[in-house]
Amino acid sequence: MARVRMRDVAEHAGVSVRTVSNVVSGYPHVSPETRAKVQRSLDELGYRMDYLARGLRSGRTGFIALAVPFLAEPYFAELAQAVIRAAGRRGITVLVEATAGDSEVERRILDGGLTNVADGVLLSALTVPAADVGARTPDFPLVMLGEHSVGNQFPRVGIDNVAAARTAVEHLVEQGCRRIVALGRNGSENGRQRTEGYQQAMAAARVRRVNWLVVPVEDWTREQGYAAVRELLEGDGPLPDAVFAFNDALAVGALRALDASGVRVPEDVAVAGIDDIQEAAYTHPPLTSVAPDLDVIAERALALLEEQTGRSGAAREAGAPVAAVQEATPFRLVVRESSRWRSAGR
Amino acid sequence: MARVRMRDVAEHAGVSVRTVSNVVSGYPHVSPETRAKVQRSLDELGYRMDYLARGLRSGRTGFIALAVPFLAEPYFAELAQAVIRAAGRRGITVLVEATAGDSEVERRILDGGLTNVADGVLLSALTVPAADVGARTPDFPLVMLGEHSVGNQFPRVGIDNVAAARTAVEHLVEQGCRRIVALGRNGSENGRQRTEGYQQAMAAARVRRVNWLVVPVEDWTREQGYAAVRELLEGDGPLPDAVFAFNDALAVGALRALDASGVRVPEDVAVAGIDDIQEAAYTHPPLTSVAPDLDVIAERALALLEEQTGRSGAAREAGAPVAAVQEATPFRLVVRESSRWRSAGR
DNA sequence: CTGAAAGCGCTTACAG
DNA sequence: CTGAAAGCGCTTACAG
Repeated sequence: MARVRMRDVAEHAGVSVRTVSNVVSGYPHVSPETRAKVQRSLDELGYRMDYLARGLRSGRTGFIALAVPFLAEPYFAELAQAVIRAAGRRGITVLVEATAGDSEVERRILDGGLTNVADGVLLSALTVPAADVGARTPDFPLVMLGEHSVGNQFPRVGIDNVAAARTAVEHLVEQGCRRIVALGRNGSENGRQRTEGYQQAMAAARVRRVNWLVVPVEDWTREQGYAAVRELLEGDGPLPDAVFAFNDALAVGALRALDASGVRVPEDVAVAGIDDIQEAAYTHPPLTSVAPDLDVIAERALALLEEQTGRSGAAREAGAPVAAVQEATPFRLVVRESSRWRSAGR
Repeated sequence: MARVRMRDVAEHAGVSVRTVSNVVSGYPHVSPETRAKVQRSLDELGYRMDYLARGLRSGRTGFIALAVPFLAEPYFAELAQAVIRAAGRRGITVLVEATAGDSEVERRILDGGLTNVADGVLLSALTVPAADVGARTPDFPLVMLGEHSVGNQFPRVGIDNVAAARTAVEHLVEQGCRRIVALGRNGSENGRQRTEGYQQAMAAARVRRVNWLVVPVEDWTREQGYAAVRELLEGDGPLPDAVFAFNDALAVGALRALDASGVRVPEDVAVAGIDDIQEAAYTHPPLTSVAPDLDVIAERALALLEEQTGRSGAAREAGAPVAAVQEATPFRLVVRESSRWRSAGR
């Protein structure tokens, strides 16, 4: 049984392919009788659109590409799920690419590597340095997601990292913690911003400098969170009052390291993270975290993409630059047991 | 700057598009000089293949589709990551779809909904009942992944669920556990198979029937694992010796419920799961689990897909059915602290 | 409101 | 080893 094309449907219904196309695409100006007749043939023959052909001809494929560093990292998996869900509501299919945080791959994407196959690109970049991108402006719809801003020439949606970090640290300070370890500083923009938020909160609380502790970490994974905290505990300094991890994966690793060393959480050391991944509600003890609203991020990102798609090529070539909106989405602090310092056990 | 087509490259290099196509696609019979000349033009003009056009013409798109129920479930996220990695090695791009475990969506995929956009489909089905599919054979390359077999007419790759469950339970029995709760039975094929493995191990160990406990659960999530174990603990029966969860998400929920009720793991109750998700090494205590080799699953699935793609349409229409290989991939038991029953605390 | 026809950017027999 | 040309299945001005 060969594939059913529009031409077959047209013959079957006794109309031209133009009319079939009109019916399929929902073009309004088709007489009701014709529409019904065509629809019957469509159903009877089991017509299925060839999206490739449509994409080739119309220039729109109905796909968007989503590139994240690692799909197996809970935060990115949950983000991808949110994007797929939001895209589904708009009849858009998502093509997922895993960049492995490789700046070469990320640059290739910024250079338009996914362009002809996707109407737009959502990139959650991890590493590509702003300098590499220079003043280049993409000639295709692109929205950066959260993690990394790569300068400000691209539209971007995500939480305000400085504010999110500040919120977490303010909470720990309110619990009475002073000696607070910031876990996760690395070379990334995001790392800088979360460090900045930590510093703002510490300064605002007038915490003495000797209690400011920034522990660098290469990747924000459970493994490295574990390793960094193990090392910290092996040192001869006093225990910190709290660990503020730059994401929940690090916090999970930190919890495991504290547990393995017999340090009690939250009685001895409080812990808080960022992301509020699903796992956070099931750690021991349950983890306090700053929760971004992934559905809002996904919705806004798709809306910004559509705005760009809407602009005619002419308008863009005429030099009207896309306003590189930097959109901050809402977040909230989810307080769980891991941060109830000294209130639980004493 | 308009898009660079093969035609532009051909003009620039002074050859026909045929020759450009030959060079781009790596066709071997091109003279070295011509190849070099074309390559120079390719680089100079910054040519990028239009995959849509190629797909339309050649019938092969270079995409495969991967459909999983929920991308945010760790197991599926890790599986997707493995598939993307394996596909990347073959120059194949993966289109990820989330079915939400909706049998309607799964059936649509089995009916070929993703066909014209992907050269092959990898489906990790959750719910679609075998009866719905009937004796139908897909007219496109399809491989089922792990979870659900939907009869045996489709090739399938994944671990032997019966054996995996039996292995986990045998391990718990070896620790001295007798009263072992099987957590997760539901209507799925997978659920039946893991129940079967549990029963085989219990029977082989001659555990008295009164100690066989099967707790049904709708979805294999942390939430439902937590709820089911809370309920179990509120009953007036004696504590079980162990909980064998049908996947790690359930086990994570179980651990949290036991912890919340003050039951010690592994001293009072041992726990084991299946999947060995990354989270398993970071639970409290670290979780014993059966680890499938996701890289092997991904590799084998892609190989089976390629085998099917290789068959000419003619051969398939001639009625030579694709052998519906049921391929069992290796797994191993990863023993961690959660199953060291009574050895730790006494 | 509908038809006939061009063309999106490729690949691939068919010649030579 | 390379060229000229047809055609994959659609959409969309252009007519009428």
